[in-house]
Amino acid sequence: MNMDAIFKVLANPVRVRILSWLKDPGTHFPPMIHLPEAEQGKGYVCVGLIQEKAGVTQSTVSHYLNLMKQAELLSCKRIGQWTYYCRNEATLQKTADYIARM
Amino acid sequence: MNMDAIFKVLANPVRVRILSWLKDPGTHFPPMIHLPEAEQGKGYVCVGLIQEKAGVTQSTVSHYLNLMKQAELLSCKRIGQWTYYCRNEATLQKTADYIARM
DNA sequence: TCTAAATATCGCATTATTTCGATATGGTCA
DNA sequence: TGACCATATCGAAATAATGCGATATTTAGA
Repeated sequence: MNMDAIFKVLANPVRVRILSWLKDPGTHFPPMIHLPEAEQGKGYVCVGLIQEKAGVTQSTVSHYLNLMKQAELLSCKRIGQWTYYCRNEATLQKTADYIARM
Repeated sequence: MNMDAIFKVLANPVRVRILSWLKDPGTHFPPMIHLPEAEQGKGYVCVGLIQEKAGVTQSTVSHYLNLMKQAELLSCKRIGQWTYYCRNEATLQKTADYIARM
């Protein structure tokens, strides 16, 4: 758990919004029609839809998602041409605990 | 509650360490001998001692403490020539809750 | 009122982050 | 294979954060 990297991710409001959208993809994104049945309902969202909603360029959102993955705030899975990201709830919970105890 | 400002504070490891020292000043700082009896045990620590331990210049630590106060992560009280800072536990708790729910 | 101590503020150089456009990579399907 | 789509990576310019030294402010005490 690299708390330094985690807090650096959170220091950017667009990244925080992405995290919060991924908390409940159903209300923030259309259905992931290319995602196989077995992966539905796990909170995965593809990069393109996140980019659209975030209002930044494709390269920027890709960079953000990578930072969030390095910090283990997100996990990802590549399926076909798409990369799907979802929250890593364990890291978020540990981060909350860290702040409460810190 | 300006979460953006709070996360920006936390994005710096020296500031995070200051916050954690102030969680338990007794084990990290000598007694505050100039602090009146009525304020003892409330977790107040003066700027000079925080500076020494943080290993940055006086102007830098003053700047940091001000950022943390603006973000309501710290409160302060001026007594004589000294400014004493202590944690604002309410903000820290709300921040932890925010991350857990976000 | 002068001096000294503690802290705050200012100005600035350095370094890091942000964010883009361009390009590369990897996967799909005709 | 070749064209195309989604995503990743690269390189660079703009902006923001870091952190210092110098200086100002505030308070205490002689």
